[in-house]
Amino acid sequence: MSITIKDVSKDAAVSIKTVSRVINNEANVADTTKDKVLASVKKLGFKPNKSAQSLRSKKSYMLALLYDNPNKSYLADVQSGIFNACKATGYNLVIQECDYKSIDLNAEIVEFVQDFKIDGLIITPPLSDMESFLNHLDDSCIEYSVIAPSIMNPESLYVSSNDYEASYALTLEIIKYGHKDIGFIKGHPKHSASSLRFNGYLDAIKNNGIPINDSWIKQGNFSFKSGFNAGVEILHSAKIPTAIFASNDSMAAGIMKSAQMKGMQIPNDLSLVGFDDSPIAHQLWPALTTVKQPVEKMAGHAAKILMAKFDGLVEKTKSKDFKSELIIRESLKIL
Amino acid sequence: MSITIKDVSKDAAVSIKTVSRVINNEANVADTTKDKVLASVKKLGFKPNKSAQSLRSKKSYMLALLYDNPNKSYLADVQSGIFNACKATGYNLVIQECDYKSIDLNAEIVEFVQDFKIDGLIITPPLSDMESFLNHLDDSCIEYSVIAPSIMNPESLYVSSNDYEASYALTLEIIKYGHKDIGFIKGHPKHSASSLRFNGYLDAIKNNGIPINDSWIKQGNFSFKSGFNAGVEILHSAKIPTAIFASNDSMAAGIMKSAQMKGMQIPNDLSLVGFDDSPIAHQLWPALTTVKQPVEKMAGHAAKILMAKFDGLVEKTKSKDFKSELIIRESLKIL
DNA sequence: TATCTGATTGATATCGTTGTCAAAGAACAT
DNA sequence: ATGTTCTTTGACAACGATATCAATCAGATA
Repeated sequence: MSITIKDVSKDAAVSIKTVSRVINNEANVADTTKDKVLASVKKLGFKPNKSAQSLRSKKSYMLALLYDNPNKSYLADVQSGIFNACKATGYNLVIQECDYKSIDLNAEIVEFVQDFKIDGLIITPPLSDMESFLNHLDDSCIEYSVIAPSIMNPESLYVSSNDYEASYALTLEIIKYGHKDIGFIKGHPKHSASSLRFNGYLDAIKNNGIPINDSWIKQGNFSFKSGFNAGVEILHSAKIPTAIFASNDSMAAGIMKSAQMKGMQIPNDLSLVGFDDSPIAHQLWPALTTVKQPVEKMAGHAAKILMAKFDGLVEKTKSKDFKSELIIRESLKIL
Repeated sequence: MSITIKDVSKDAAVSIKTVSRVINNEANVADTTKDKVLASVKKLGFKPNKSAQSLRSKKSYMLALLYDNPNKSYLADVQSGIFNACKATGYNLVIQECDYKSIDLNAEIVEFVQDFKIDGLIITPPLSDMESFLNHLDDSCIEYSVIAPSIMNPESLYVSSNDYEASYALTLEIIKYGHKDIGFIKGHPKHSASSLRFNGYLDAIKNNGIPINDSWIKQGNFSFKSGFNAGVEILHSAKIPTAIFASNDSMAAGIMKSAQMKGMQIPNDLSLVGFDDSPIAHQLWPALTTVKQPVEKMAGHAAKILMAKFDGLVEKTKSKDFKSELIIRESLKIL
């Protein structure tokens, strides 16, 4: 019914092993033989049977995306980026949700990888920041590629963005707009992006001789709710800032809601900026000034370097740092 | 290295075929034998090799989710529902984005299914509404399960929700709040949910003797932008309604933004309701009155009935209609 | 007792690839 | 001519499951 390597070998008048060599691009096949085989492959429309390949070669041609991040928009972008990269190479993508707080995380993931014979993992924050977890993967000889790791080990595969620089630049922009009283909502404590963004803010503030007001700096966790709560706290304090920098757009949206519920007008009574350029950033009124990260591209690259490693091509496509882009919208006002 | 069926057969002192029978729950295995085998399976921690199973049995143990719907939140919910259902049975989920407008859609999908030996498809709107596409799948002997189909063929596998009734009920609620001038933004013309929701609105209006004003009824496509544009149009007309019912929350958010940009206050100057209970519905101020659909559960059930069919269990888990729930929030005001 | 029937079991072929290893052929040095 | 080395090729085993079909074993029937 389906065309097999045997049919091709018959058509090309060579052995099945030679066909196998050709489709796997192995060395030491005469050019004339190779051409003959490729012609037959094309003529018959042969496509290797994945199950047979993976049974024999112990490779599954499957990548898994590991995540513990309920931000749907981020996840969808990551997924879409990986998906497109996989399409080109014939790999499949499996999604695996997991709990970074689980005590058995290490064992669970190793079991998952072994059960499904996953070829490699793509790891997103906050898992990407858990050094002991990554070490355990190394020990278990599991291949992986990390998105936004806290430690950029040149030996390992990763993609990152310039969170610190972008945050510094955005803070500078706020200052340029005339603000001196600038609050900050930190992100999830386990995400390395959180501290990078916070440090970018801190340094920009300090370098411009602005004193730091601790009561305007709140801990959030990237969720809308945490932003909302932080907003309520800050806006009920004796003196409120003229601008607030939230570590992501969801939290900025939360602050905006808390301000509007208090009858405050954004940006007249309070300027607001976010980070990530999530869909909500431009769906709000006023729309959020924010930083756009090429999340989809980053994720695609993470998948590419991982697959390249399987084929021993690491040298060609290496880990890479991606640049973010400042997006100025209405939520930030000149004071 | 890994435990195989052979190891189990040795340990249990039976043939490999008997082990195979036990793990596949085949009939005609003596209870004592079965227990013996199961004990060995447990003791050795045996897990069947998927590649070998699929090579021999021609099944891939993979479902594919077909979608052409850029609404990330909906997609994430669907995915998560299917994912959980798959987890329980050991199936894998593959995501396949496609273009419902593509001329070659039929051929592309059949090829995809055959290439990857996908066992079955889960089909979301608007693909679920394309009768010719579904017929083509039938002709090609491809198994599938449909989420929210326009035609509920009792022969086929599907899950649906009570869009019409929920829309009728929501419209009734608006009327109960004292509104008579009620605009409506239609959804994507190719989604059957669009006409169901529209008809629910229309019938509720008619049954309450309220005249219909065509200039308050606009065509949208479920996107934020289409809602925004519709809002701009309606709110610039000579007479504006006191309430607008948008067929989903994204469009309602678009309308809200257009109103706020005009300096209008929601709900004082305009009441607004949406549909779906997307995250944005409660992240806005005022939060949207809307209808919550159990999307995740629906998707999970779609996966379950599909997998059940492979095992010849269709009778037990049938197609099902899910109920939605009205969620009253601040965006709807008593007139 | 002999035969039949249905349930239970196992030996072996098979799925479609890749891996092993040896053989054949080409090229070159002795 | 012979040996050596390297390239190219193919026969056959192997991966780990399921499928086929015949053998065995009870219990029932004649």
